[in-house]
Amino acid sequence: MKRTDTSDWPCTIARAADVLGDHWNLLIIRQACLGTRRFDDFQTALGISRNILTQRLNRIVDEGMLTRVTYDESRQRHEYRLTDKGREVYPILAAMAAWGDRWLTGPEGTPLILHHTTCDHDMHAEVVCSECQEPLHVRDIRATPGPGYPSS
Amino acid sequence: MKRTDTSDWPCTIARAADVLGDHWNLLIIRQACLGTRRFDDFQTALGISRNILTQRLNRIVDEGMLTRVTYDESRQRHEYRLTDKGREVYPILAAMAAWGDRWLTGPEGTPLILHHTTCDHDMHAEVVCSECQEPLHVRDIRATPGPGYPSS
DNA sequence: CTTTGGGGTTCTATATTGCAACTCAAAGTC
DNA sequence: GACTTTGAGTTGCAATATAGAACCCCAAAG
Repeated sequence: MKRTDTSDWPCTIARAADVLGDHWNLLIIRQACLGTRRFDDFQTALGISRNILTQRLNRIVDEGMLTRVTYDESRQRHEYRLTDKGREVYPILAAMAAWGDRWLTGPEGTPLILHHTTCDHDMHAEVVCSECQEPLHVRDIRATPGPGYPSS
Repeated sequence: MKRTDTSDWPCTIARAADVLGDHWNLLIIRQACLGTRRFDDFQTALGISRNILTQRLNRIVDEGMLTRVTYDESRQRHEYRLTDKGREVYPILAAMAAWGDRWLTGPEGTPLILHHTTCDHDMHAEVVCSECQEPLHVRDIRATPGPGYPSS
């Protein structure tokens, strides 16, 4: 059966999950963030099969997170570049990486160290409140319906 | 074919994606963060079919993000409660919600307003550098192999 | 003694995955 | 000029996952 479509639920997590709640989409965007731009490079870096990669890239382009830029007119060759929408997925990935480092690594430690060039420190991502800059915890959050909540 | 297993890739995003890169897992954890604890409540809140819910709950329990707590000995009834590992997924969800609010809502605005009780403000999540507290952007990050990177 | 609630399992028809092999066209190589 | 590469996909097909019902077990309530 077709996967349930949650893209129109009154919850932005559900909406985001519709597109980011996929294994490959997430990894393709991660790869794009690392600078990969071409079909074959994605394919070899991720070991994804070519038809699935085609599907996923099309989906991600449709969603506006990547754009297809032709770099060789005569041969119909194109690159996939991150859009702003795609680039802003990075913080989510960084938060996932931080969580993964904390909960999914063995005693050997992080496989990847992230370095923040602007402050010149090794770092990890932290999710904070936009107002008070304090780290976020579930129990301090209260959710209430907003303007976009369906009235029905 | 079986979904490619990325849980042992030298990349914590890939590892996290293995478990969080699923539609339902994400939504089940979101629901648990909102206080849902019982099978039927998950089922009606998410409209997920029962067998899929069973599978997913078992997986999430196996991963240690939820625990099964018996609340009625005689009838074998249990609740699903977040563990610390599960609770700490929330920041990722919050980051997704913030991204979703920015890129996936129409003119009608957010469906859900989040209120931070500790500072008493409506807020959204922000992902920052653990060292300098500045918002994160892809282009300021450089990744290098760490101690847990496979030597082979 | 039938109903209801909770928590699953089983069955079945579609859908989605993944692999491998194939295409097609331009470019490089001998 | 013929032969191989490279890039970017398609196509075919088998294995697996998904959704939705229907079914099961058991205890307490009516």
